[in-house]
Amino acid sequence: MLVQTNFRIDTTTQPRSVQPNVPSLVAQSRPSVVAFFADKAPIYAQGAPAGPLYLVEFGAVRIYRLTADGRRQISAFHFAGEVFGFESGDEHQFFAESIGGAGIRALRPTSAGRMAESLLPLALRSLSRAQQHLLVLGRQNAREKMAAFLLDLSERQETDRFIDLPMQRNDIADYLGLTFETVSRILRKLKDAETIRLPSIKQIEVLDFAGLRALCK
Amino acid sequence: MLVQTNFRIDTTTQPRSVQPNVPSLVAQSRPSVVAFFADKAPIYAQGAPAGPLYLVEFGAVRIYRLTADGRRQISAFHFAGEVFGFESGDEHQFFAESIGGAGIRALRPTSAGRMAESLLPLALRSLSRAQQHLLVLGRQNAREKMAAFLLDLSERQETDRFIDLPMQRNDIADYLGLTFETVSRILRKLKDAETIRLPSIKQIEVLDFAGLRALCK
DNA sequence: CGACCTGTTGATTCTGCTCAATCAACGTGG
DNA sequence: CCACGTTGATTGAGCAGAATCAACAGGTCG
Repeated sequence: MLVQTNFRIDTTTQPRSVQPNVPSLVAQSRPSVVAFFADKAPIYAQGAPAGPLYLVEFGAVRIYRLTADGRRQISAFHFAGEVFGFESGDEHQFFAESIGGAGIRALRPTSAGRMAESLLPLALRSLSRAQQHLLVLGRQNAREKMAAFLLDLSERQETDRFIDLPMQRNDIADYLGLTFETVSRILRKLKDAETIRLPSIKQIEVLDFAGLRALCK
Repeated sequence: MLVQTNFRIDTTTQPRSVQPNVPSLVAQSRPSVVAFFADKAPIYAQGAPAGPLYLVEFGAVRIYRLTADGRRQISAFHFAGEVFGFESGDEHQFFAESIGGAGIRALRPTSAGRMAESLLPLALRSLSRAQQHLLVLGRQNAREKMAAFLLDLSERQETDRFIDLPMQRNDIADYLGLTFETVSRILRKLKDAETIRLPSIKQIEVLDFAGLRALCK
């Protein structure tokens, strides 16, 4: 469900932390409009030919893979200001879907250009994030995984103690290699320990950052 | 324990599958000798300033991280013909160590050059491998993890049914997010099921590739 | 209002971890 | 050459953490 819009994002409402090199990358790309993807709308699918990169203008995106028997691993979430869609071959290895509605700008290189120089730092950042995630998935227990996840979100959203959770429990579970029941239970325990509060279902208030950090690092 | 040698690798004994772009990357680098790193010798450490990339000429290398309490996650093994050492910042985020002795060539760019164009495909390959590994760590059980690991090794070493295991059980465990006891037990079960044979402690013969593939994909 | 979806909570099961003993391979020194 | 220590691998017993199965609550949207 792809809806083309001519809606241009006001640059003064840009996300808090634009990734480095993103501006120069946009400058080197052909002009493009922001496409709006409704909740759960696919941006690309595994097996589809890979082409442009994508810049999240607003909203959130999940990148995932499925096993043959339907288990899902979300490899990354992307928020406003972040670029995704890197592929090593000419086919997408992943699915990308909007979470709760997202504005996406496709970035297609103007010419051969010096695009690689802008791309490399972004690709390396993605690599670094994936590698950090490996440590979490391979060597942390459920509580530590959740703490790492919350701290990561908190750093990317610079909204102090309050963390937005645009994704649902199931998504968090598939990102952390848990079940949604376990996610729910761990949040409950963190709440009981007064490490966090749960003002609403999609928002978390961190009461004890030190406690969270002690859990995961 | 770094031993500089003037030993030059005969290119006719190059590894079976040289990664694409590696030759052009070497051509763009300053000439360098192959350094030999004895078993367990560090090639670089977490926190050390990041500089050159490294090409494995022979032997194997493990890349890993430690948690505060000493748990280890190996994010990758690298074999002859592969390049490692990508970093997104100016400090290494990982440790790199030789496994059972390895010859390593440092690759330092000659000038600014068009290095990024050669690097990007390699970085993307690393990213793709890390993402595949995320699926294994997050959503596969012990038997499936081992099957995925064996198939991966088998594809990288094109030695038909026989797989070399230069690393020890502990390394495999820390790569797959298991304990070494579990690694040992799973290998035993695969042997009992006549999916593999264990001719020696560092070699595996695959008897049933289809069976392995059915386990992990 | 009712159907559906998402989230929470409880009971039970089971996979893989922990702790522990044993064994094989290897190197060293008497 | 053999006794001894060390390191890595295997195997067993018991346990714990997270998964599974199940019931139910709250919200949303037609």
